[in-house]
Amino acid sequence: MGRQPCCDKLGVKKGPWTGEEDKKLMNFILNNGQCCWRAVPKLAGLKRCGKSCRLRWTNYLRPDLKRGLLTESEEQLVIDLHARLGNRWFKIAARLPGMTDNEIKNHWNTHIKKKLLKMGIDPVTHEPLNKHVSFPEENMHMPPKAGNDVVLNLEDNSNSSTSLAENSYCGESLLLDSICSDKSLINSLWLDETLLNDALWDIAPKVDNINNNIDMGLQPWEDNYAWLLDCQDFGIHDFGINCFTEIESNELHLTMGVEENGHQ
DNA sequence: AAGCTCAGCAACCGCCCTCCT
DNA sequence: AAGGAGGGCGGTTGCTGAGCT
Repeated sequence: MGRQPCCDKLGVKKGPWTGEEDKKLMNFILNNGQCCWRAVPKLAGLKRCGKSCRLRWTNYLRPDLKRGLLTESEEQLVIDLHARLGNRWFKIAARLPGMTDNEIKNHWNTHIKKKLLKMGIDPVTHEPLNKHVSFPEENMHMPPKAGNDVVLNLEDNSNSSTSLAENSYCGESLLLDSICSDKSLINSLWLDETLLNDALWDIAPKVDNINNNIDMGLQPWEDNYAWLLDCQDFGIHDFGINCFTEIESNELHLTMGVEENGHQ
């Protein structure tokens, strides 16, 4: 017997999300947290499939997303991780705070893939397409191919961060430098552990945003929808990551407190 | 100005994995 | 142990806008 569809196909809306739908979904998630996705559309008053809601939330509405193009160093990191992890976009995305797997996947297919092909590198194997091809000097900062030092070192847990630092082909890369200086992040890279995004957010400097928000006289979420949408356009880092997680957890605590009190 | 082509990206589809009964 | 349900992930599609003829 085949599986049931994830949602009732009848009456389920498809296609681009409207602002109204986004608002409903954001309101619901921020007030109730991420619970059973199957139930979300009903509870949030949306004529959407639960899966579609989850996708919309994780790829677009999540307030901790950093939107915009990848920097040179981030792109380099993606190439590196892809050489090691393959098309495991979720795992790659886990190493790039604020990026989604979909975003990285799209960027890979539209930009990086072409870039590598242009440079004579097979984007799948990371091997030269033609072994005799000589690389122009401008591409000398590209990562060694699979099997070369850096990739081997990536597999070698014992060499730890110093290997990467010593073999860094991307000296000007501030991102890599900052990552290399972070032990927990480096360990996760070596050990192929999927870091929870939440853990990554903790790396960012703490900001006392709840208090700041109050001090700044900011309105509750319901009254600040436009402001939050603006954050998506400018990038979360422009505002300080933790303000959102704290707002969210605060909301959750309030909600849970209400529920717990209700159950007592 | 209109039509065509192509790149970029949001969203969907379907398989797979995990958890629960 | 087996099967169902739900969620996660990667591949693919299709829409949109920019650039070109």
